[in-house]
Amino acid sequence: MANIYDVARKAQVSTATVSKVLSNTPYVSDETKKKVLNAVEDLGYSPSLAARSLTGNRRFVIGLAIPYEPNYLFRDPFLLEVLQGIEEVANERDYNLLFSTARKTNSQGAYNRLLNKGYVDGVIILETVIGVELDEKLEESGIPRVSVGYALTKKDSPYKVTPAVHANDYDGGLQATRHLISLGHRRIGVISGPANFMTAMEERFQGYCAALNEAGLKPETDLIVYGDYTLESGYVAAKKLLQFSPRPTAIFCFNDRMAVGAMRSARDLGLKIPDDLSIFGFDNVELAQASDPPLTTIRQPAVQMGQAAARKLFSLINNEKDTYTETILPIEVIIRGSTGQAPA
Amino acid sequence: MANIYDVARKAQVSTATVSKVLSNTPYVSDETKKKVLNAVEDLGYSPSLAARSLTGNRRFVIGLAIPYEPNYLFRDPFLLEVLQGIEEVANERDYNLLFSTARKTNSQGAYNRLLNKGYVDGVIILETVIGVELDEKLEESGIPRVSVGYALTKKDSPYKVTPAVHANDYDGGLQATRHLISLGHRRIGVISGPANFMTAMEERFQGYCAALNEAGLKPETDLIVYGDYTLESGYVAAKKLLQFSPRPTAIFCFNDRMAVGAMRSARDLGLKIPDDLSIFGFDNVELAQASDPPLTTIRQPAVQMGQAAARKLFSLINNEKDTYTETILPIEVIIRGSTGQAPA
DNA sequence: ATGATGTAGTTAAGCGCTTAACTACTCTAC
DNA sequence: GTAGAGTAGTTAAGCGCTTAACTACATCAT
Repeated sequence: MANIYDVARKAQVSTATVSKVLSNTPYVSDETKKKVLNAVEDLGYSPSLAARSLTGNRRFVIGLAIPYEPNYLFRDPFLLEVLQGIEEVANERDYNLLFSTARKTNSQGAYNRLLNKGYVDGVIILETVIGVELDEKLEESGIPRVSVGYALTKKDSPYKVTPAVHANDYDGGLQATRHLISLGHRRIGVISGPANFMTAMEERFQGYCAALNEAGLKPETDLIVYGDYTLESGYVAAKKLLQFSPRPTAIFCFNDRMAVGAMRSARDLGLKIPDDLSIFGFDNVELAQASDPPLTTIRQPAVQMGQAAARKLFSLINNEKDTYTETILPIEVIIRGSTGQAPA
Repeated sequence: MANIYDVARKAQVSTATVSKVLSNTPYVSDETKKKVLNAVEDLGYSPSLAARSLTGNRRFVIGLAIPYEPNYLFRDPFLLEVLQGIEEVANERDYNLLFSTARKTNSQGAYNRLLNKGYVDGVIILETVIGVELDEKLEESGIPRVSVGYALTKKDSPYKVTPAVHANDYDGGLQATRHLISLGHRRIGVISGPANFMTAMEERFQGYCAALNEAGLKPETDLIVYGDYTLESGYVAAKKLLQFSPRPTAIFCFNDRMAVGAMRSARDLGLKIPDDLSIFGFDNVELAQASDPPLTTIRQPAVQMGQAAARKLFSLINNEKDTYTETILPIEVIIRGSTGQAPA
């Protein structure tokens, strides 16, 4: 591998000049620039990341903290679209993405690398419970970070609020529930994700409650059940909901995978969708259009969320002013065939 | 951040000794070892990756070359499970994963980083067309690499064969087609992935042909159409297939997403599955169980493939003998509701 | 003519580690 | 008693870059 000395020799300049050309520092003549660039081209030179990191203050790597159990993550199409958005922006800026999944068996190793200054220039946290702890540590180390999800820092923490990017989950919950109510539904079950810190779930739930209130309805605890985002858990949760009598006439699931599970549950019980039961999802993943009937759902702009998070992180890294610490992206209601008029 | 000098000072030894302790080099007394380890603990020291890479010969990073168009990749659940397997093994060994998606607009930048010696210790190539070129470059640079898929190196190339890991696609094609034939199907359409170098597609197709031959049937070019792995493309491709008369009574799709698309196509034409038309998928992603009727498919051991690829790469990196350059993992036929007796 | 300013380039230190080469001591074996 | 081997530790060079500090001109207002 050619190094900077080879380039300098070939271009008949000093290594400092090469470095300057490559980093677009001013005060280099066009002629010299050309010489250097030619030498770079000829030698197929590309600077060593290691040396660069060692010297400078940039590492050209941003860390991805994925606290999800790997089983969830790697099967959740929504998260993947977020990743795609992040990747696009990082790629544009010649940054690399470092994966880190915190697994229970090895939560230190993987995360410590993110926390180790000199390893990454910033971190994007894919929201969840474990995130809080990581977030505080990042705050301590002064490593810029952005959370895709809600500001994680604990209430009453002395730290500033985490910069965050998320969809308008409250509005999603609100619109979805309003839609169901407008169709005449009065008993609307909810299948939420895990109950703990997941604020997205809370927000959706708040939206749900608000819509009920508008209609003079009250949330009933019996109608709120929990899954773990998987299709199977949706199946089980719906089974539970559909036992109650009077049966709910609609189920609002806080992600599409659980919604599809719920549809199967309904089918097993001989219920027709949407005639006997309406199902509303959340996320609008590919699964949603593929199901039968296609799923009514809330679209989160996943790719854009990833992009926004990455951009925000870069502006933090570059110390640009980032007035908004919280970016909220609009959702979109997508009505398909899984919701319909409430049965009489 | 504490560095190795801080640790050395605190432990009252030289930095060389610290380094030796940390890399488990022999000839360090237990007492010294303890002193060093304590100092490391106290200071929360963890070595700088950059410095390590610069000096030593290990980078603790393996590159992931993902030549897929990001739209495909980030929505392909199968590939993601492979990633999960890779991640597990890498994590065990304290390695980091570096993402690189070669996008058309920027195929150099991202890939050059993988090719740049001193950047990664090895590369896992997620099979596809563009892979061939990359593969040869890696061969030239002497960077160990493993392909998840088929040996990519061009025929007649002077290079050795690429170490590869893949499922037994031939057997998958064979078993699937045999199953359909045993149900009485004689006109069996195929929706394949893109036609070019994708050897997995070729292998599946060969298996398909072999099964036809066994039954005294011949592949008909009319019955072979191509999609691009997406649901939509499966929809379009099936529409094309179902125009022919006599209509095929079964369609074998080379991935599940296209199979689900095909199912929707059939539904739109008023065909009942499996009564009027049988659909066979490939991969067994979550979508397959979620569809209605659930999809008969071939399971590829995706996670295990990822693990196997990562292990193989590590054994190459460590110069362990790796007798098998090709690892073939068994597939499994999963019969669900989308296939049935051929109509009379 | 003089100093201030702007432009173009160089020199050399240093980032934090690893490792070859070295010192120094203690055993062992003959 | 001494060469040789084994053990425990140190010294210092060097990996490939960036950047502060510097030199050397050219330009220009005073």
